Amino acid sequence: MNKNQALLWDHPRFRSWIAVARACQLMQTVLTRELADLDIKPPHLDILINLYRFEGISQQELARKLLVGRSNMSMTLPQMEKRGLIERRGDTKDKRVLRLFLTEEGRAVAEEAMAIQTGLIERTLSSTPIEQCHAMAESMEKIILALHAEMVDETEPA
Amino acid sequence: MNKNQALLWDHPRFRSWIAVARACQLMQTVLTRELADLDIKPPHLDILINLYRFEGISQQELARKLLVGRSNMSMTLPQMEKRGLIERRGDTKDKRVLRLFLTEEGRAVAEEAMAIQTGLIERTLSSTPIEQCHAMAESMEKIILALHAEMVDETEPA
DNA sequence: CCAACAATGTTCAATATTGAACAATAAAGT
DNA sequence: ACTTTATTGTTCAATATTGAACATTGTTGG
Repeated sequence: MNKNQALLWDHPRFRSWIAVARACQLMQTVLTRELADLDIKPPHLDILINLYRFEGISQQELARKLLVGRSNMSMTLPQMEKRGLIERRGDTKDKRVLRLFLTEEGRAVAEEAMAIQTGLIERTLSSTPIEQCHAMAESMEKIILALHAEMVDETEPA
Repeated sequence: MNKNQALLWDHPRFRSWIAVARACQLMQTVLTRELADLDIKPPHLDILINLYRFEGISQQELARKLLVGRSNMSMTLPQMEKRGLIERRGDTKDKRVLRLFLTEEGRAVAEEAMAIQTGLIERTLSSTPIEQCHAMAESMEKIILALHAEMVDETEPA
């Protein structure tokens, strides 16, 4: 059954993607360590970045942006609220939705954490020329579109 | 405090990496769905692939390759053994290590799962030319090296 | 207006992942 | 030989993540 094995490792796109996945996983690991000083983890940073950028976003929208379930937000956000990083205010028009905001401290932590992440990325991508970075990003955008197409395929195969 | 925000989103490498991370996360999500038919998840596939390629590997080595803790393997592998996908045999020379092998069924499941993953990757990367894939992989390898350097930096700052 | 449906957030049980402490075995230093 | 140190795997408690079931609120169609 070496036929299959040969088929697998010969696929250049497969090998390429494995490298991408590996780099992502490593980046996550290292980022986790560097964020430990601020006592937050990558998921928290993702939330902080989104609240920094999209003030007053709802839990639902945030979950969609982060590609996680609503229940995840229901578990995580109250913790961050208790830690004084964020604030949740009920929408006046729609009593179902909770709108999310950074506190003063949350904004400060967000800025420190973003500086750490940016620094890490700058350091580790420094050997990759800017044009290559742009080409990569362009490819990734196409891949993201293709994956979204896959997702609706799965949901509605009719 | 928009200065920091501008600094952040102006960094082209930062934006590029965000796209990479997002694509990876989406790929993981879609792969999880497609593997559901075989009743396995991406972590199991990673294990199967490595046992397929490196027969008789130890738990320690496997954990290192997968970038997870040893305890993770101690929790996951017995499950897969009970499901009849893998087998663990004690090393005769060194009584501490357990060597890992695929069973017949494990090999079959591995091949099906790899076919699914390869298909997904082929489909979603089809719009990216082979040369660009190779260039990407090359960049990722450099990034992986840089990240390994970061990790030892953290561990031994002396 | 009212009934059916949709959207938002919460809860809960199941599963995953991690790091620290531990037991058994091996290797090294004396 | 023997004490110390390192390596391998396990256990356990803490934390994260998910999907399904649910309650509340909003929207739509009669």
